[in-house]
Amino acid sequence: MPTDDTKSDPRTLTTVLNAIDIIRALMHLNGAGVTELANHLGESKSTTYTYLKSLEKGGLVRKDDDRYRLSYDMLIFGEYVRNQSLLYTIGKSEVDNLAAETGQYAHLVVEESGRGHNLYKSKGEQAVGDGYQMAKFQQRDYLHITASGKAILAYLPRERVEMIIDRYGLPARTEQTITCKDRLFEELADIREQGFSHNNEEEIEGFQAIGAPIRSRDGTVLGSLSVSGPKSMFGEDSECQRIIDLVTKVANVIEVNVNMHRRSSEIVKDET
Amino acid sequence: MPTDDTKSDPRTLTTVLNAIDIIRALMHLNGAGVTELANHLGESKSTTYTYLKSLEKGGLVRKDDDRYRLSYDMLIFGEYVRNQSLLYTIGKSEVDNLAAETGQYAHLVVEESGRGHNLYKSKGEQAVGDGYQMAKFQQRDYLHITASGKAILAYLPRERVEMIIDRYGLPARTEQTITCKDRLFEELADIREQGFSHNNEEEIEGFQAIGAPIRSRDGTVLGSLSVSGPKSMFGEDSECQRIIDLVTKVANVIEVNVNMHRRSSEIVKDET
DNA sequence: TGTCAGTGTTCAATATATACGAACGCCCCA
DNA sequence: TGGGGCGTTCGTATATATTGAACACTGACA
Repeated sequence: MPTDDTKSDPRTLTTVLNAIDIIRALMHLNGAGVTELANHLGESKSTTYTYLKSLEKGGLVRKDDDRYRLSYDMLIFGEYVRNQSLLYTIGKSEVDNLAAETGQYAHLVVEESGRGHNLYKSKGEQAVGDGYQMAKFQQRDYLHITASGKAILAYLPRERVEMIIDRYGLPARTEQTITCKDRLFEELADIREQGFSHNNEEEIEGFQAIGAPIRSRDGTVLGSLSVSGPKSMFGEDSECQRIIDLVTKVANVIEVNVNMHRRSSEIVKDET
Repeated sequence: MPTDDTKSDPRTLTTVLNAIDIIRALMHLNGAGVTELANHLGESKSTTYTYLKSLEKGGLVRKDDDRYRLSYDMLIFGEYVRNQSLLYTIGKSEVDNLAAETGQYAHLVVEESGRGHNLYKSKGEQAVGDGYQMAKFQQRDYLHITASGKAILAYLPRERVEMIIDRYGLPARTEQTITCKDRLFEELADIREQGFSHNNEEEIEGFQAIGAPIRSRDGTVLGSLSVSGPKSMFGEDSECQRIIDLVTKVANVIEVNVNMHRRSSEIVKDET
């Protein structure tokens, strides 16, 4: 396998990066045969085969009839990571309540490497669509295009925001997406003043959202909460205000509980 | 790094298996520093460091302050695998209903490499404990110790059951766990006759469960459904019978819907 | 304030693992 | 019945991983 530029540092294990490429490709292709995968990655069939067999031996990949697929061990890792997050263990039921009270989708989001990861999503009774609609909300997304993302950006140090923009740019998803850096910084200042963020069809046409940050006692942003639904939901001022109040209230409840939990853990730690 | 026996096949990529070992270790140690991890795995610090940096570059691991941890990308893979499963996408809401109606825990399980994987769990109002209690139910478990596992074993070909027993044995979790092969096969025959399985404190002291298989039209077992709770729940015959009826009914609903969906997908496929 | 024991990180030399094409057997469809 | 697709195996050419020793840094403790 030729050494390519993204893997060029002689002090990284190319074999590990290749294996990860295969894992990601298996996800994007929804499972694949050896030949298909080899062509997709531009590698030889025999090499690809060796990787698949090794990943299978390691338990990350299974061969299901005619295709290699990611195994259920991936689910174990995923659940583990989720349960490691205080925001999730403490916030889950609150997010469910929020979805129930608003009838819409509620999302709990954390930042990692400059992008927003959906830690948990809950669907209210009146939320449009089911499996299909739910899939519209990516598991991971750019921070500038969602209400939850902007709520996080607003409380990150400016230099980190700059770095994130440098890395990913400000790609547009719809006509409304904020693609101008100055515009974004203005909005982040507004968010800090108001205490909540608003997504005005910047991610999906016809969809709006309200987000609020969840911060630790030292001011660091831990994540954010959001409610999203069809723009008609946010049209009437009274209803829109109700959602804003609910989102900020619930975000605050989670924030207080997380900080309480952290404080008590610290006390236990100090005593040992 | 010395070649050890489990990795001895010259045609498997040791680097890939080593990387997977590190991923698993990071989970079991709840994140780790370089030295701690190197000691745990019996490898040199520098080697371990190279792996961690490569995994970080690949996005599977993040360095969080002072420890290396699994990244949120793992959550992406996990959610992807879950959503690939028809049993989950179709069964989720049914499992929620079942948990609501019984007030207990409901689990949706699939088999992979001879073990049961929890595809989805739902917690009813009266279910004892919360985060802690929930954690009692592993993400993956041996098939002979749970109601859902036994429901699956009952409908696997006998030779596969034999292979699974040869591979993992019949380890005991409690006094009640079935550890005798003949005893197990008797019970599997009973399950086939009754159409449901019963876990009598074989996994956790004080906990019982009822399970039922979900099968495809050709008879293959796709997974299983179960409800579990404190033994007092299953003491009264009337209540126990109610749970049996509910579990078998809901398993059947999921079964019918999954098979309907599969049939219509096949038709679409044939038409192309 | 200085020392110590711990950490993560770098490097050059050594040891060993990975990559590939060509060939095989297999199955399905024409 | 043959051809084209697939997954799989193998020998060899070549690129890769492994290691201990050394360094910089941090925080604890005296």
